[in-house]
Amino acid sequence: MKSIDTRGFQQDLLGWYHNNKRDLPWRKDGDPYKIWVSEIMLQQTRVDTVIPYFNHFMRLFPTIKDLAEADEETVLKAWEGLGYYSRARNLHTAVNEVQEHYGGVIPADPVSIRKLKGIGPYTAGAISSIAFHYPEPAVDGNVMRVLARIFTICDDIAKNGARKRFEAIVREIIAENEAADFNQALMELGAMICTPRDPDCHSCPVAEHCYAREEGVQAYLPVKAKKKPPKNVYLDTYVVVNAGGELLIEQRSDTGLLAKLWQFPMTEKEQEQEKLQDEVSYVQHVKHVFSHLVWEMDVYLLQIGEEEEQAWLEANERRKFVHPDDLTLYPFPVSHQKIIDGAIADNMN
DNA sequence: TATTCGTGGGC
DNA sequence: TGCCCAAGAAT
Repeated sequence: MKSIDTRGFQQDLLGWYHNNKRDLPWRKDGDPYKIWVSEIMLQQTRVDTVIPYFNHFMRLFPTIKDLAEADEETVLKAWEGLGYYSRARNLHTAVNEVQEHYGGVIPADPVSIRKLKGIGPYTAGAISSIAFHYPEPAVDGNVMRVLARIFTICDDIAKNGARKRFEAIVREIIAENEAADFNQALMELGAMICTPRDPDCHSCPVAEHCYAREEGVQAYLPVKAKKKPPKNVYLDTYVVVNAGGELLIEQRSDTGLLAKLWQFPMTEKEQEQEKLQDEVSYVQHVKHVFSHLVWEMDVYLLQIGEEEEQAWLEANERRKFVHPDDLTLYPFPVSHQKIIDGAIADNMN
């Protein structure tokens, strides 16, 4: 391990952060609840994407108590479009844990924080340091990238065990009395200056401490293995309309992909097939790309009579007919938004 | 340890 | 366009 001037590094980093930190809604006060919510939303999600969701979320659920007492479906609706929906369900579970076990007050120690649902090593460190000023590491992708360059570390940061080495480094170089700013400064630097592609070394406040810069290898760090390509899934999707003009929707499984969100009935097919013909009219093809799979959806419109309603409902306990205007009450995945738009447009005819 | 969890933006 | 990426956690 190469060594740096730790005190000089801290001063240069903290000085830059003081003058350049972004004015973000969760930085306006030190409310641990706001910091918690923001950290969950920010997992694998950009700041610009999170800001409107955070502001809306705080109007709906201003306090832990408000969030704990809300229906899970209401929380999921507030999360609609943000992705990784288990974050919303786990956060809802965790705030109820705080209500029951901690009298509604977020525990201040890192060990207790880490035990809450949906809070892993990074988020525990982030809340502990930012909200409660413990000198704990908060190692995310930014921090691994920055430190890989500062110390020319060639470990594959895509590997699961990589984080621990960086946590050990942070424990050595963290500004003990300014842990909140130090951790945020490392992340801010990674987001604004020490970016994945084309890092702006000329503007970097800690360039003189950076071995990658000195050796001219910043473009080759960090090392990160490529992930395998997504798998294709072929689906028939049915917009079923009854005699009353209502649409058939169903709630997805309590676990797995898009858990507990709503959708139009879908059936998976072995592979890409000929379009269906009788009884149904083909509407559109919708392609939706997830992290690890791709949905190829053939969407069909199906008008049914009263006698057919029961059969469609009995095929799945989690189905119901709803008026088109009421679709906005349910959390749908983004993959279904354009189907909804089309379905409502069709219903106007 | 590797895979499963979304989505939108940038080039 | 296709690919990479973003303040990760759960399994």
